[in-house]
Amino acid sequence: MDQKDLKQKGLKVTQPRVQILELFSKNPHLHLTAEEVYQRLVKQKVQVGIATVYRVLGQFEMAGILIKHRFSDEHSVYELNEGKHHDHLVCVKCGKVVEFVDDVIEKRQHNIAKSHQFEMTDHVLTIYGVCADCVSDK
Amino acid sequence: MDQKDLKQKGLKVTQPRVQILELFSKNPHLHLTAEEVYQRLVKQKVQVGIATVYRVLGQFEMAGILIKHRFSDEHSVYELNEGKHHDHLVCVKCGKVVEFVDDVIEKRQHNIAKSHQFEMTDHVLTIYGVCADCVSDK
DNA sequence: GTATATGCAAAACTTTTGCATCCTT
DNA sequence: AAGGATGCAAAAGTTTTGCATATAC
Repeated sequence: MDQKDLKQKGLKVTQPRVQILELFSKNPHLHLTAEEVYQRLVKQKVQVGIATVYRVLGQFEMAGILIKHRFSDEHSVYELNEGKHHDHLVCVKCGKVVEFVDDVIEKRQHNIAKSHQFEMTDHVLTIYGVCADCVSDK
Repeated sequence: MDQKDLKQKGLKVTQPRVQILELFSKNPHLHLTAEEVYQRLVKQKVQVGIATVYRVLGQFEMAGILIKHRFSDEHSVYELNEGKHHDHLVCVKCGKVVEFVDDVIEKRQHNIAKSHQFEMTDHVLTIYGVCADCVSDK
C-alpha cells in the first residue's frame, strides 16, 4: 500500500492521506479510532484537522484500503485491509485485538445465510474475553 | 418478565419501566433503538422523556433484562434477553433481523478463545445480507 | 416521609458540513 | 490554471447530566 494505490483509486496524493496510509501500512494489525489517528498525526507534528481525518478514513474505507469495525459502542476502529477476511478476539480489559480465521465457521456461515435465503454481503464474528495478560495481573 | 422481575432486581416499579418492559415482553423478537422505543411510548400516550428511555434501557441492560446490539453504526438496538444465546442475520436493505443458533460455530468459538488463552465473556456473530423479499423487489 | 426516579433543558461528545484558502496535477 | 482537498469553525446528531419536582414504597 503506497502512494500509487492512492492515485489508482482517484485520490490525490496529499499530506494527510499519505500520513494516514503510512501509519496503517507500517502497522498492519493496528486498530485505531479516528481520534487516535488524529492524535498520532499531531504527535508527529503533521498539521491536520480532525475533520480531514474523518474524511480520509471514510474515503479509505470506501476505497477498500481500510476496514471499519464496531467492537465497542463508543468508537469505531479502523485497520488495514489486507484482502483476507478474518475475525477478531477482543480483550475487554486492555482492548488488545487478535485476528483469526476459522474455515469451519466460515463454511457454516454461508450455509446459514443460504438456508434463510439471504444473499450474504458480509459477516462479523467477534469474541470478547479477558486475555492471558489481563487475567494474571488482576 | 413482569413487574416482579423489576422489584427483584431492585428497580422500583415505575410507569416508564413497566411500559418499556411490556413493550419488549410482548414482542420477544423486536429489535428497537432508544429513539424507536421513545416514539412507541409517545404514540401510546405514555408521558415520558427521551432521557428516561436511555436511562431505563441502560438499567435493563445492566440487569440482564435486555441485550444491546450494535448492528449498524448509527444506532444500537435492544432486544429482550430470553436467556438463550443466539446470533443474527441482518438484512442490509430493510433492516429485518432473523435469529439463529449454530452449535458447531458455538463450539469452535470456545476452542478459538481457549487456544488464544482468552477467558471468553461474550461473542457476537452477525451475518449481513439481502433477504429474499429485498432481492425480489429491487 | 424518604429515597429514588422522572422530565426538562442544558451539556457533552462524536461526526459532518460550509466555505475560504491552499495544494496537486 | 482548475479542480479537488484541507483546516477551521459552526452545525447536526446522539447520549448524558444537573436539578427541581413527582412518585413508589
